[in-house]
Amino acid sequence: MSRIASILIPMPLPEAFDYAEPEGMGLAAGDHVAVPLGPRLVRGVVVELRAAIGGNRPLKPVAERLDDPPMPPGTLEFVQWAARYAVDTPGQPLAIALRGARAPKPRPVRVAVVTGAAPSRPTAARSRVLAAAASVLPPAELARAAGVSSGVVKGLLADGVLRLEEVISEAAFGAPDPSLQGEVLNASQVAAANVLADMVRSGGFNVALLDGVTGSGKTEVYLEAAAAALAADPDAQVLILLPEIALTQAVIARVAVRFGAQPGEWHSDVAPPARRRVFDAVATGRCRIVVGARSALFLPFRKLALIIVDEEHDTSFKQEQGFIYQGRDLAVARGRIEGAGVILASATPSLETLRNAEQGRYRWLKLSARHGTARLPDIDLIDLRETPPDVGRWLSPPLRQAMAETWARGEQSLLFLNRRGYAPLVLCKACGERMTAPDTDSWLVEHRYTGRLVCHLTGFSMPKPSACPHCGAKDSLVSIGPGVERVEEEARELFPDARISVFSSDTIFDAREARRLIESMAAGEIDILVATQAAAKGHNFPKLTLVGVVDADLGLRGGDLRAAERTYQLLAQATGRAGRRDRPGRALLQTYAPEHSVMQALRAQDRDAFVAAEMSEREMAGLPPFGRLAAVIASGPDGAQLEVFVRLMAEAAPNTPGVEVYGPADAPLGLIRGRRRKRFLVRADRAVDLSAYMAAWRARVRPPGAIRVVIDIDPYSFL
DNA sequence: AGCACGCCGACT
DNA sequence: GTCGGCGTGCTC
Repeated sequence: MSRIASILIPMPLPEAFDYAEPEGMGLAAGDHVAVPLGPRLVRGVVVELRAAIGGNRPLKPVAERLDDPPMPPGTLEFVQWAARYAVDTPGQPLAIALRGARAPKPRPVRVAVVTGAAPSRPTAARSRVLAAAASVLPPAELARAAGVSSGVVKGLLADGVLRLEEVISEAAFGAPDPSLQGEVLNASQVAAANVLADMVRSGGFNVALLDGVTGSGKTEVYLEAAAAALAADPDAQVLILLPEIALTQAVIARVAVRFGAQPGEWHSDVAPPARRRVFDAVATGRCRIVVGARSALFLPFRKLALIIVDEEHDTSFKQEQGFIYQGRDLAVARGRIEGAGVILASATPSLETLRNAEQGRYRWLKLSARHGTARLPDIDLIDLRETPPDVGRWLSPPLRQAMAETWARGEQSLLFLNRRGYAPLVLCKACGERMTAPDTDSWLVEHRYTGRLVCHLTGFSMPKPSACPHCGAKDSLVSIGPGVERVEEEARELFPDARISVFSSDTIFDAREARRLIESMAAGEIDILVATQAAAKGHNFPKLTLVGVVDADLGLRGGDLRAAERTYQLLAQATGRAGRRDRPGRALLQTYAPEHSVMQALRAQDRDAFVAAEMSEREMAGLPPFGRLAAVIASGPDGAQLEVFVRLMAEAAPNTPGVEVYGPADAPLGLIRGRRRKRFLVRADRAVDLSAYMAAWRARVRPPGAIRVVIDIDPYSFL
């Protein structure tokens, strides 16, 4: 009986396509195959096989079965679940899941191996080479290791003492040893670690919130849970998700020490051959620990036992482009599918997670004390209405004085400003024109290091013009507002002898450079660090005793759903950098709204009060975590055509109890790259299947070719 | 995502 | 008169 193979293809196709299974191919769900699609062959994955019954239209046959390790059932189910959840085609998440399979295999390298033959003419140099050849190396490296010229190695090769062999370097994903001694834990850590270890050992899907102030040692605790998972089952795999690539190195190092084995590293900066190695090793089960960014969730784990989401509140877990998803939420979904434990760790958990913990859906483990002798910093508010900085300056007298005292004591200051560049806005004082990118509504940001005006949204940049492009006035362009570069400039004027550095994504391009700067800061080689949020998390600077937040109100403006929450989290993380060892730390927040609940909660270090206030506001409005949100963004080059379409779309919105549709409205950024943008916002009660609602709505309309409709479940950006 | 089909400007 | 621009539509 011939069979039909249903094949999922990593492209934005609406569904799996059916192909005929050639006689004797013996396909199974999860197999990687090549299938004809239109004029070419494409990769796909078998999702289902069923008996062919007569009367079907003729199907093209599967061309070939590829020898990649099959996609495990849990991974396949997760891919399909994620597509349904995000109201997108399954090909979209599948493309992410196949990123490793499509990467080229590492090239084989030639290495010199000892044949066992005796050298015809033994010399001192030759015996040094033979000693060094115990570790198998390429010829050039072998010569370097032995401290001889390459001629000596060449001679031994010619002599038949050494032989060249091609090997594919296997990554050293050795078996992790969970019995190695972990770090010494305090009582609070031990208690949490024991509960988590029990949870993991008992198996099955469970979620726990590991809730501890900055510096309370969450990493050590979750590594013990990982140890329990690895020890309980020799095939068990553990995934550690981090919000940012810059944080992976530190965690990888700690995993390597704790388990005596290198974990797999997975994020967009990993080179394709290395990525392929991790992918294959995860699929075969050889790699048992992965440290990575959100896309690591789509790796083909065979036996995933534990997922750890570190800094779970971090909004970087939300992917905003392409396949739109919230990594933390998908981590919980994958845990459910795999029957795995999930640990969400944070000092400032998201309201969604706190609500789940309060309701008893998640276990709630609190780490109270700061590790060692460190104490939380004292936090003071600087009321900028009372003690403003000088005109055109951004550091107020109290902050400047605190910086001077800190420097005099030989300690470090961190000035925190979540704004890249020199000035966020450039305008013409003659005509009032604001500089923007072509066909885009967002302001151009001035960067003095490069002398350019940059659009942070589209990537457009241009040299800063000497005359206003609008009215032609000469030397009329003025820089409005501060960015990190401008604060650095001010700090240099105030402290010309201090060692000052800037940490932002414009000054630090890769993980290596970031690590260098972090190490240099940790070693006390920097007096004043001016940083965006890139430096606000996860690092430990023993000599840092003063954190100055230049504009604590920044996140509160613009007023989206999570503005207050995000500001609280960011500032709590930033101020948590101060005084992590034996020195008391101090944090100063410059604000025009010291009476705001966020500022008051920060000053009093009263997270519970802030959370309670924010929760009750959200509950009254039916907003997350008490309700669900989805956004629709429709965009197109022709404003009138877009207007017609969104009106049609509004009429097509299904009428469902517990769902409210707001819009269409002009998006705050109404024009990007020449495309006009309109938004809908959908609010639904928690019990509503919002993904199903959005899918039904989308199915009722057919956008004309030039118009694109993007659905964003649980939106974080409201632009 | 590719890739082809299909209607409007500068070239041998 | 064509070569080719990328808008639009299809792929089991």
